[in-house]
Amino acid sequence: MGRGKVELKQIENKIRRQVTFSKRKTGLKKKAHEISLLCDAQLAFIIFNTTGKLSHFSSHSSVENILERYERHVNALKINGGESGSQGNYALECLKLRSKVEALERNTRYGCDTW
Amino acid sequence: MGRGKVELKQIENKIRRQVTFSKRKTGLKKKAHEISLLCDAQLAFIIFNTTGKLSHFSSHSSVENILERYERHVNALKINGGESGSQGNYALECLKLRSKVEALERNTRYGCDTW
DNA sequence: AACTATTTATAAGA
DNA sequence: TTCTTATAAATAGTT
Repeated sequence: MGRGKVELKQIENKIRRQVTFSKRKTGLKKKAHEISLLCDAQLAFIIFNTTGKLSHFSSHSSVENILERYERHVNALKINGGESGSQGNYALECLKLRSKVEALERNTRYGCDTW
Repeated sequence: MGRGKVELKQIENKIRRQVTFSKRKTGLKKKAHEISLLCDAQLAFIIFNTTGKLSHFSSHSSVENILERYERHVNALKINGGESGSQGNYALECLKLRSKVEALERNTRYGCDTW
């Protein structure tokens, strides 16, 4: 939409790319908000720009809550064999992961931001 | 857009709500794809409809990878603040631990989308 | 699933 | 960056 038709390829000019990113991110956020409201949907949206800067948006609860719901969903599908609750599996995986992290522990640092 | 202006409130009629959801979800996916391509952005989008059905979309790598990248960001922030994680929530802890492991191991794969 | 009348989003330009 | 405006695009209501 706009003065010209857009070609679907990376915008070379850095300034233009950033401006477009900013505008479209705003549009995306608006659309996300609308669909969640109009259609009673729950959503989370995470986006990293070309420099790694993070923006995120979620409808009702926090992004974390929705990601958690997502993880539960995916996990349930994987288990989907009539096994006991996913809690037990998470607990088990947590044990394994904790030891793994302990073994790998190291410093990691990233930038930050919120929409 | 369309024959009439939309009021930002839940669409009462179930059929209309579902149709609108379907149309807008498609539009959202398209927009998400475009911004990722045009602006070299990496994104993940998760949405549950009114009945709890999950749809998700991600640009480059899998949704999981992007969520992990997200968690890394958030973890970095929390570590800076000295706050400890949530208690007794295995699903969330797993997500965080996985991202931590991911961050430590440095791993990348491609291909995704389950809309 | 298609079709349009309209509303929206937005690419350029200022 | 913020506003404006010409146009492209999305989509609500309809068939």
